[in-house]
Amino acid sequence: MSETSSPRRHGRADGQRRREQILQTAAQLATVEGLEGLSIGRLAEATGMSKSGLYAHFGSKQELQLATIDTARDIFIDVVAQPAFTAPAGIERLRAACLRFLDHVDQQVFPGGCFFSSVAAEMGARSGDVHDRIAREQLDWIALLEALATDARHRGHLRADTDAAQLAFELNAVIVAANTSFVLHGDRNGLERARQAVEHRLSDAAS
Amino acid sequence: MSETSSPRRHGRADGQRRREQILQTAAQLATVEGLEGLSIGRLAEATGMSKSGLYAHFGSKQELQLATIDTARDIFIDVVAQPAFTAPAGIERLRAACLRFLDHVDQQVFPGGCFFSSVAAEMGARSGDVHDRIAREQLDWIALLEALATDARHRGHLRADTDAAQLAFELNAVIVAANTSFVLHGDRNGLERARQAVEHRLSDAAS
DNA sequence: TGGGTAATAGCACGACCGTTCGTTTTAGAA
DNA sequence: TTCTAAAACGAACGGTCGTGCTATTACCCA
Repeated sequence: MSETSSPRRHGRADGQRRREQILQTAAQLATVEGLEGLSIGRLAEATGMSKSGLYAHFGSKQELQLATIDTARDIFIDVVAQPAFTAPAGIERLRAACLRFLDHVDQQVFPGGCFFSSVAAEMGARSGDVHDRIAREQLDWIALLEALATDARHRGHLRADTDAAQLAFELNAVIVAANTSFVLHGDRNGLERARQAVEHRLSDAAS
Repeated sequence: MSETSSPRRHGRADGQRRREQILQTAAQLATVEGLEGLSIGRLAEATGMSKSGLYAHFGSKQELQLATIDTARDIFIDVVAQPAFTAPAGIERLRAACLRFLDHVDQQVFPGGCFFSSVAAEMGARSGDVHDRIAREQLDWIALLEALATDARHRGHLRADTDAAQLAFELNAVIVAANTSFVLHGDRNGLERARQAVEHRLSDAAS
């Protein structure tokens, strides 16, 4: 809602800008404090606003959480998914998706590593709209990997008997494990192991 | 400290029992609420105690968190690591470690899945004693898998050029991914995919 | 130039947080 | 039976949580 249907909106220096700026900060903070641990007060302090002024942008903490997830999704698409599509269709695009993921961890696009890995672990055993949204995003990401794998198979880059869903599961497993290792221990060994594993798994499935 | 060095016991019906009972509940709850989200009040309610009565067992929240980690570690060793050692040394023991891990997720030994996966994601981007303890436990687990892989290689069950550390990384990756998937979506597909991946990866490395 | 209104701030609320303290209960030692 | 000390409790603390309500600012448009 609140879509910019009319060309000129809101009163003064466009509060939508402010809102997006808040959400950018929220997405960063959530990977460290968690979506639940991220408090209005701390977020207000981080953005230099008052609690109530910030709160008025959302109306409830849950709406803030959901909007933060949307923002994190946009960032993820920008720095991981979209760039992968600059690679040639087929196995190279599948590989690019994995490598871009590892890069976005390496470059610390989020201070606490992959937003969705972090938040999925936090919300996994809970219930409600936030959990459901996270679960759906995670399914979408796996589905993207699987679609890329299927495409690669159709193009003859992978063996015809390749199980695309299984391959997607395993590729996601190693890159997420690298994320966890990087965040927890601060060294890049896991990232290199993941690159190795991706390469090995892809060449294993190649015809 | 407070080791039972002298024969004389504590005051009355041994409060150590109570303490362990509290910690069992804490370990369960922490996989759902998180180690930070787990509050003294909620834990007191779950154990049927008063806040202050429970608090007296630990003295600070951090000590409670560290004690909870110790308890979770004991449980993990009991239901995953130790049982794996009933399998014959070598590749079968390595496989057993992975399968026992998947079983303990499947049987919901903890309501929120693997304790350490859950807590590692939460504390990964933080600092302090709790983070350090979690990081060390995670390294110990990977080291165990690597030691089992090395042993399997020495016994000729795996090819001589097998990279044990890389194999341990990849095996851990798929079983942890299965845990995440099971907790987040509640279905067993990921567990089956992980069993498949473990089998495939082991036979791939077998001579 | 003077409303109209979106954006923000100030303030206060009830609830819960971790923590402390003094008191009561209770089991075993004397 | 009395004494002692561990174990648990109840109440309260300062602080922060999410959340409202009211006022004030600052821009856009007429």
